[in-house]
Amino acid sequence: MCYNKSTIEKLGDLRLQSELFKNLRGKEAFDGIPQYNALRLQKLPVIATREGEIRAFKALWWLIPHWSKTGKPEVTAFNARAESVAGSRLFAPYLKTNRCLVPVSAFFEYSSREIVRIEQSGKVKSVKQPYCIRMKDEQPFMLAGIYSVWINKQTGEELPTYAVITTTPNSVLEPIHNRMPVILEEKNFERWLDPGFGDSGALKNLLMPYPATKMKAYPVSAAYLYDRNHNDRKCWEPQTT
DNA sequence: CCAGACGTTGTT
DNA sequence: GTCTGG
DNA sequence: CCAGACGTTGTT
DNA sequence: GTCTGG
Repeated sequence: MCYNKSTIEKLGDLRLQSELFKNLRGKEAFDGIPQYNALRLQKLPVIATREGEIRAFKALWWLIPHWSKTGKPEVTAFNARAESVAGSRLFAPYLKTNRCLVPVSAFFEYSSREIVRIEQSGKVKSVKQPYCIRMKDEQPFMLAGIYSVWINKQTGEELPTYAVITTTPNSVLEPIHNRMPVILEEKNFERWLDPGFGDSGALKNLLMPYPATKMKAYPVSAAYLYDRNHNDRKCWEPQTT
């Protein structure tokens, strides 16, 4: 989960937990989606409770702490490990009060297995085999995130940023990669979005690998995904060759 | 005390 | 131009 | 993604 | 901002 994921395709895909998202504010955060090849340091829609309301807003995929002097990514904080997040000087305050949902339809992992590509020049280059990971029913799902809001003291502007929590792989991911993002069960969305819920033990129990039985993974074209200009549904297409 | 870190993954 | 680091 | 480096010898 | 290491 360190490089790319796909946002949901359209707002209507957020059928999940209709009660919870019925009065979702900030729907304009979903303008500009889908991003099929969404990378770190892009602004992508997330959902959190702010000022007592569940709302969507765009946030930079790389957590910049509120105390940052520069507002730039100076600490590696696009992912946070579930095993250590609660005790982290950097992340713990956000886990306590600033949890968010990151709506996606797919994410990609690069297998340690290398594939060899022969360039036009005849140069031999080895690259990692990417896999597309989705739900078997192809429905969107929610990654567990924590967010920060950095405020530019000069202009007063807000810069929301976030990190995705990672955990150990389930049996679908295990052959591909040694980490995977935390995917939240629908029944836990409400608790995750409740800023008043501070029981770190109970929160930690939510940060478990998602059931492998609901997920699938298949190889996709490395040549296609590697090109950052490629941003369409073909990113999800199973590799044919 | 003060300076410096605070973090993650695996390299498009 | 292309890769690296944040 | 974007900003910044891209390097070596030899030592303040 | 808050903790750690020197």
